[in-house]
Amino acid sequence: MLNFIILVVKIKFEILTDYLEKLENTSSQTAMINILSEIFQESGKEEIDKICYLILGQIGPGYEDIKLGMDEKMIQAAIAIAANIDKESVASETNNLGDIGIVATKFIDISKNKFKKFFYFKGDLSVDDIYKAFKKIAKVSGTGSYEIKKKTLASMLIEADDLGKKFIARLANGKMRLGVGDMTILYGLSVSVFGTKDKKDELEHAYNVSSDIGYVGKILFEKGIDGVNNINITLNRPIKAMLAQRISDFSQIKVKINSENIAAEEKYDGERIQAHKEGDNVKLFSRRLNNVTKQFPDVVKKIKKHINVKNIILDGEIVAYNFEDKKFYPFQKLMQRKRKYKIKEYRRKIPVKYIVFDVLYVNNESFLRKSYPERRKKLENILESSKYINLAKRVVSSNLDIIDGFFQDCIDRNLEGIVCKSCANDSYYHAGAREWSWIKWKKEYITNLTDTLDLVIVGAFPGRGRRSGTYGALLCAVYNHEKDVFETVTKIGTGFSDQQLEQLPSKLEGVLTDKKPARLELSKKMDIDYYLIPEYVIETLGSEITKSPIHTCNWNEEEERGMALRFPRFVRWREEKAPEQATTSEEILQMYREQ
DNA sequence: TCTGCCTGCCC
DNA sequence: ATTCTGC
DNA sequence: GCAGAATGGGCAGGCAGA
Repeated sequence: MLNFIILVVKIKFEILTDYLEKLENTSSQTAMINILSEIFQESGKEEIDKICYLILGQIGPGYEDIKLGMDEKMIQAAIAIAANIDKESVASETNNLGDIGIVATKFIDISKNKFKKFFYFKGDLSVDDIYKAFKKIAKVSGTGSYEIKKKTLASMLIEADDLGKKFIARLANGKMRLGVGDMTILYGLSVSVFGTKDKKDELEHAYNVSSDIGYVGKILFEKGIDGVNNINITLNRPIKAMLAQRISDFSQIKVKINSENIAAEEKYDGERIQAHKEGDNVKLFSRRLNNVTKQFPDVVKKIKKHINVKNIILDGEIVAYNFEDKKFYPFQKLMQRKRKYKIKEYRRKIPVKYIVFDVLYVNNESFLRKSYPERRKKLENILESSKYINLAKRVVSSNLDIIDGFFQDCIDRNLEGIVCKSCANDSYYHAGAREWSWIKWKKEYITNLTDTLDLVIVGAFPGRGRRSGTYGALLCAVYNHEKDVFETVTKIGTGFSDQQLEQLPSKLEGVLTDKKPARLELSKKMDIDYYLIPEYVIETLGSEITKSPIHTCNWNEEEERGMALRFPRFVRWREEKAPEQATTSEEILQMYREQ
């Protein structure tokens, strides 16, 4: 018998980072795909999976319960020990440069280094070394783990060259900022093996049902496209959820949706849950595919009881529900069930319903490529509606007035809105896709149903990435007429055009101040980078008012809660308004009571 | 043992 | 979650 | 229009340090 020594050539980390640098400096999608294709060819089947994860700033498939437990603050601490300087300098430079990777390269100078490496690498730093070190960071927990994570990262940062430092720090941050997402990777895989983008759809299907891009890459390299096409929906492995598109104007529904008949389902403000039942074994997965079974023993029980099919995959929403008043509880209440401890107690305190709206798999048969009406019909046959588990309520019509009536009714009953679904023959369940066969329509999209708020800018936060050098978000306040003070109600970081963002620093320069303005009421928990004298007013939009532990608007001492805006966004400047003409705390209180 | 900061994950 | 932008 | 990258409120839990 011969003994073969199998030499696995491990790719040097340097080679990967050269490619990453090229990707970062490329904006054309086609050019990026070609670069990715080169990387994949070089990596070969041994390391293709790791390379896919790393390019996306991940260290494994999303559904695996692997968390680094490390973010910007800890990365800064690691840079500080690797560079032998204080954390505060690293933090302030992160704010100035807006990129933790560049900060790492700038500060860490190996010749001046005094930090004794904690972790040694043999020979040239390889992709595998980096991958394993990050896995190690993810794995360690308990007392002293903070130190180990920090030192492991610091060791990597010291070992790598400048480019390496940049991407290691960004990897720890989970944001590579290359302009490459999972779809671009799929195109790259297709080009690397076939020379064309043609096989992307097949790869995407495999990805959407396996939820593991590294696995798809590996199968493609090992077994070819036939192997990829054999990847199918499997019980107990979560598949990517289908998402709904949005529109800005109700009449667009008819234009965008490709069917005469429209099914309008109630849209619930809860948690998207995919349920897998295999005999007596039930598993629940969140929208990001985390296993959340333990949080909802009540739902597991009801699924077992009311679904008389052996093997099945369902899609739906868990909502907190007050069975006495027959009303939905707010989302914030449901979130308290996102827990590891005191599950029994909270199961009583916060009862929930599982509202099912789709079926993806029944007894070894995939339902993904059956039409929505067919799937719904199957669901109606299978599910015996009961108190704790039911079908999503809906109307089906080709008449927009009827759909609108249903929507109004939903709004009156305090639901978020509706989801309109195509009833066409090809209205498949397109896992992972945000498609025009599902369209959401929420109350807040209707301008005259939602009040805009005029808020005073009282603070600012430095931007990251593409927002380097300008502000990333502004702290906004309402005016309390009675006390003549400004109370914070939200930060705003979206809705600005690039041009508006670019102009922010010069626009706000005149109101920058070192001290907290006297009339600003600030919570201890709010850490402001730049104080601004209350002067500028902006028009903003949000979906609702929530109770807030960090904002001081209508602060209640006993509850230790103020009020805040959910889903806030910038609309426009209100130059003509004085800060005292801004929306008042009183008005916010009124809005809170009315919703 | 308690508190506050940080992180991950829901929306 | 929402929003903007280059391709 | 897609795909990617900015950003929000707020919940529980993990860990360090007082």
